[in-house]
Amino acid sequence: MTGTGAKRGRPPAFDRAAVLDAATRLFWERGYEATSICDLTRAMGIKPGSLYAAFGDKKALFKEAVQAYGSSPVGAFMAAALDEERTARGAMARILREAAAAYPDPAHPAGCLTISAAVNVTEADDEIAAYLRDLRNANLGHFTARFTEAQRAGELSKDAEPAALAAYFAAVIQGMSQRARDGATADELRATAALALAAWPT
Amino acid sequence: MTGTGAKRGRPPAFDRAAVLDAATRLFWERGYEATSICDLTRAMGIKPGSLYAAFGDKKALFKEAVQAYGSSPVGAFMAAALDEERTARGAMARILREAAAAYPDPAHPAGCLTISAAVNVTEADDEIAAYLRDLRNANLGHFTARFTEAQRAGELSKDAEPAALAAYFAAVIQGMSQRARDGATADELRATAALALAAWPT
DNA sequence: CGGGTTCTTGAGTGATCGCTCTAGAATGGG
DNA sequence: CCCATTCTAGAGCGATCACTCAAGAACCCG
Repeated sequence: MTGTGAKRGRPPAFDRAAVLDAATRLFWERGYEATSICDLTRAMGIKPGSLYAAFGDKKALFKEAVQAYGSSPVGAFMAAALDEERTARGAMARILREAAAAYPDPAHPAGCLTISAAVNVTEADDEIAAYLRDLRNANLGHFTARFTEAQRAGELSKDAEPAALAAYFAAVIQGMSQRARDGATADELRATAALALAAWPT
Repeated sequence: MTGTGAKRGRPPAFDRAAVLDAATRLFWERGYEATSICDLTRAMGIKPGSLYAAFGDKKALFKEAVQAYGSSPVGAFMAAALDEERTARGAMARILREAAAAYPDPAHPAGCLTISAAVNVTEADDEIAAYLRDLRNANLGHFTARFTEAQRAGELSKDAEPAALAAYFAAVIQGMSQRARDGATADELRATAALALAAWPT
């Protein structure tokens, strides 16, 4: 429309990525509904008007926060492991190991935002709960796909069940996130990860 | 004070246990903060005045609901298994099997109330979140105690780690609850339970 | 039946929710 | 400089939150 991105008018007084990061932390800590616009504006250092002009509404801000989380190390380690590791077992071992280290890390809120930020919502925000549920189920799908591929490639025996294995590891990881939020240490989670991997078919 | 329990005045028009059950269902479905007093009075079939007279306030009602849940089959099966099964492994196998059946049962809200009803709360209700977290950690303690006893009795080898094993199974169970709320079937959860038990020390 | 007691009803409390709007401040283009 | 444009600041919108209270209805005892 305006051709070159010529800037006109008063420039924003805040760094969009920085305030989005602050919002992400808050949603990560408390969850979607338990975090109010007032909480957000206080933590982001901006006023409601600026927030709505920059991000739309609370739901849109949350979805952007989830995207930002997904691009951060803590949010991206599963996809990275699935992509980079040579074997499915290696990928799973790495995911469990990294989850055990990341979930209780005091440098950020405990556990996984995708797992815990929209467990309790009112009917009005069912859409938000569904948004995260779909992400979790998509992740489960990625596990299943990787395991199916491993079976085809001969890494996994013919009588193993990729979907069952994927669901099992998804449950373990979600449980580890919850345990981290309940105060589990990295040591405890490392032990859980090690035991979980024992279920891998001979 | 009044000696015999002679009834005086207008009798209550509702069954206390029945309306508490309705409240429990609602909290189980949506969680603590996402369930409003208005939602509760509608489902319980009573007015705010009656609710407050009978249960105190929202927090007290919730705690009574948690107690009621803990006395129901779905809330009590873990304690029953730990108490009734001869071996620690047998108890854990039964717990996993029964969780797989109970958590996705459409006869009631999915998953475990204790695990999922206070994940997202505002600062004002941190007490409620702590209340459920303590219940979960106490449950982990029961697992640890049972496994330690099993090790003493020779069922579990000397080099097994009761606390690590307990934390692992606690994580799996919490993950199964979450998976049930995400739509996992009883079949999926049964498979998860079977795989989880494979981690039991030789 | 009358008096004492307890419960129900429904309106209403202040606080907070997500969100909006207006007035003014800060910029670039002409 | 002056104006169009875009941002900030802060008051304020209706709705809903948990919760309360006054008035009347329903019971037991005498």
